Parts: sequence; C-alpha cells; structure tokens
Amino acid sequence: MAPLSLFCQRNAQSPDESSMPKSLNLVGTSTYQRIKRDIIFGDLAPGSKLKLDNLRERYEASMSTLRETLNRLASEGFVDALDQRGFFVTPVSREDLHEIANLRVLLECHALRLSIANGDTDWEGNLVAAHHKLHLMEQKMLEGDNSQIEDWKRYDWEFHLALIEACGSNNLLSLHAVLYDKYLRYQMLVLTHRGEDAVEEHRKVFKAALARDVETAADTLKVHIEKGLEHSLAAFTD
Amino acid sequence: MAPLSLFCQRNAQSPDESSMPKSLNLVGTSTYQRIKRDIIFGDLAPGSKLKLDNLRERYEASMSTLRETLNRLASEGFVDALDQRGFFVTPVSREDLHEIANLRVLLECHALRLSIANGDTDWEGNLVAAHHKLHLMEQKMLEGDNSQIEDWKRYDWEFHLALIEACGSNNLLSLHAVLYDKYLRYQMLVLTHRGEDAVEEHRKVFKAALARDVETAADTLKVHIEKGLEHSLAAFTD
DNA sequence: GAAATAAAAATATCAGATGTTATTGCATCC
DNA sequence: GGATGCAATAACATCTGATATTTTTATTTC
Repeated sequence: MAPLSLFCQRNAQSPDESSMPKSLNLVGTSTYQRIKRDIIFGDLAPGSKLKLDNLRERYEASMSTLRETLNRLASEGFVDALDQRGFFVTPVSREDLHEIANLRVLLECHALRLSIANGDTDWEGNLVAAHHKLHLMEQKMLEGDNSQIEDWKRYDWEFHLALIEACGSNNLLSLHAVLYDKYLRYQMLVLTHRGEDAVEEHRKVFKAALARDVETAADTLKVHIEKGLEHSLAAFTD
Repeated sequence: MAPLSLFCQRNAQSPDESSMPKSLNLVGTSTYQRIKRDIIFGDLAPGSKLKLDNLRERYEASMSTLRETLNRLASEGFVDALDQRGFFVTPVSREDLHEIANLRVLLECHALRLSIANGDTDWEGNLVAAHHKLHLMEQKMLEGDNSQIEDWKRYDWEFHLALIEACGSNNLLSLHAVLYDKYLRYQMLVLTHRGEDAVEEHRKVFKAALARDVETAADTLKVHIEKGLEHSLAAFTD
C-alpha cells in the first residue's frame, strides 16, 4: 500500500499504482479528503461529535459513504469510533503530541539516513526543486503574508517527503505520511509558527542531504522536529 | 487511538478506553476480525479478489457492513481498494516482507528500550507470566504438536507485547500491532517455524529485559526478528 | 435532589433501486 | 489466426428508506 496523506493527489478510495506518497492535498475533493482536511485544520474540533445527519448535510454524502469514510479515518487515528455511540474527532493531548513528535523523529530520521544512502540524481533533483519552492513560500510567510497557510504546509510536506523519498520502503513512507498529518493537526491548532529558525533548519538539512552528510542531516532534522514540538507544547493547553 | 491487532479482545468497531493493545484475538467474531484473521492465516489468498457478493455469503453480512470493514482493512494495509474495481487481498512480496521486518526491528527495539527504562513491577509480572505461557506452548510445538498454531501465535504476540508495553507510547504500540500482524501473515504463508533457536532467543530477551540490560535485550530482539526474516525469505517465493 | 421511567434521538444493520464502470463474449475485420 | 470494436453482462459505488437496538434526554415520582 502506498502512503496516503492529506496532500495526496489521488483519490483515497482509488489508490493507483503510482509510487508517490501523498499528504495534505487539497486538490482532492472526495468526502474522505474533505473530512480529513477539516479535522487537520481544526474546522472539526478535537473531541467533537460527528453526527451522521450533520455530516450528511455538510458534505452532501449518504450515510453509507460517510460511514466508510469515518471507518477509514478511525483506522488512521483521526476519528474515534465508539460502538453504538458514533464517531468523534480524536481528542488531542500533550502526551499524544509528544508521542507523535517522537515517532516522527524516529521514523523520519531513519528514513533520511536510508534515503541519503540510496538517493540518485532524480532524488537530488526533486529535493532541490522541493526546497526551492518551500523556501520561496517561507520568504512570503516571513514578510507577513499568512494567506496561504495550506499551500505553505503542502510545500513543507513535499520537502520533508522529498528528503526521505529514496529510503526504499513504501511501508515506511506510509507510516510517515500519517504521522506527518497528525503532527500537522497540532501545528494548526496552536497556529503559531517559528519563523526564521525553521527556515534555517530546512536549509541546513537540505544542504547536508545534498552533501550526503548523513549525521548532520539526521541530527538537524531531529532538532528541527523537536524544536517544533517545544514550540507547539508551549502554545498548547489541553 | 489504542493499538489494534488481530488478537484483540475488544470489537474493532467499538474501541473502548482500555489501554491494552491487541493483536490476533480469535475470540472476537466481528466481521472485521474474521476477515482480518482469514487474510493473516491465508484463508483469503494474497492478491485474490474480494467480491462483495461472495463475502456476503461467506460472512453473512450486508454490503454496507462489508464495505466499512474492507475500508478499515484497506487503511491498515491488509486490503487494496481500487476505485471502481473493488477490493483485493494485499499481495505479498519479498521486498514487502523485508520492509515489514526492518520496520518491526526499528519500532520494537526502540519500544523495548523505552519499556525497560520505564517498566515497573506490574510490567515485570506481566512479562514473567507472558513468557511462561509462551514457553509452555513452545515446548508443545517442539514435541511436534502443531495443532494449536493460532494459540501459539497469540502467546508469541502477548510476549512481544508484554516486552514493550511499558514504553509509554500508545501510538508506538498501535503501529507495532499492525506491523506484527503483517509480519505474522508472512510467517503463516511459509508455515515453517524455527524451533529451538527462536525459543532460546525469546528466553534471552526475556532474561535481559528483567535484568534491565537494555543493550543485550535490544540486540537479541533485533537478531530474533532478523533471523525470522531470513527463515521466511528462504521459504518464500513470489 | 436522586432514582426510576417514558419519550426521543441516534446508531447499526439491512435490503433494494439506480447509475456508472469494468469485464466478458462475440462478431467483425485485416 | 489474431487484433479490434461492440454489445451484453457483471460488479461496483452510491443513495434511499426501513427496522431493531442502544443511548441520550426529558419527565415523573419519591
């Protein structure tokens, strides 16, 4: 199974054989993608009840489709399914945020090491392109233009994916995609971003990866995620 | 979301708040558990088409329920959902087996280290009990009694879970539970087991964990999984 | 104010109808 | 004979609506 994430081009219901792992793709308009987006971006609040009748109106879908979607999201951990009591947006907590960040460090750094070891010229090319696009967007953000947060986050996702894409494990990329999205929900909840520090960390990981400096790249990525965690935790109240 | 696995007591559709991560629990008789069991134990062959009408007869469930179940399993990676072409049991491959085993090493060893660091007296007690039960069953298997493979695998699961259960991360336990089940499917496909070596490795991990010898425990666990991988790969043909 | 009970709401499951897409079999053509 | 095009069939995806069960809410009673 190829990795799925919100920025995914393909329809979640119709995975094709393309190898590109996907996250946060707001292009998709399936019920699955729309609900997942709304959970990640906080339009559906953590812990809130997902009444089927309400969802029916809101997403203009039948109960069958909605239940299939909610079962999928429950399996991924964005929705809690309680027998005979319906569906709820998975609650958030500091502990959970901690766990997600730690797992992201574990998996993403591991994948980065593999990717740097395996990456070919195409990998480098994609990485350069992804960093360039992210960097342009980051400049805009630093100038105070906060109108394109979703685009910004898509570029962030595409950069982090480009880093690890040559790791050689689709299973690893799949797990990472889900973790990224869970982490992203927390980032969206606190809605503060770290500015120049994060930009510089991106640049440093990028440079080290291109230079095939595994240790520097992995260490910097670890710091990058952990600083993001601290930043989120500081702004986060249960 | 608490970890789910085949040996799970609770109904997959009705997760409660109990913290016990679950795998291969054949007690459950929900459609979800029955189909998942049949995939893992090879009664539904890798790659085979899951025609809804056939499943309807076989599991005596309505199309709605089946589609919800298949969506869940698709999300976990046991089923492939192809748009307008229906559902298929996820195919197997040597590469996939490799990936699964490597991820299990990464996550399970990491969790074991945390667990040894955090584990209290209850953890030790559970671990002793789990190893004892597994060991008894292993003796039976060594004597040639192959009539209780599912029970044996449940005890194996419970032992590996007991090792890592004090890791302090529900997210980690969830990811591990799915990986264990995927790995188990490959073990069931080749249907050969390793005998005394594996028994001794279990004993060694167990002793090291109780002695809080993190390095020995993690190294032995790594060897245990990797030897299992080699053994499965040798018997596995695409 | 708490406990028991009745009413309402919501869920889970099912059956059946409809439109769409994929697959299959057959005839045709080169 | 093999490839191509077309019709018939099968299968999927979605929706509506019905029923039984369970949970939640409101009301009554003590």
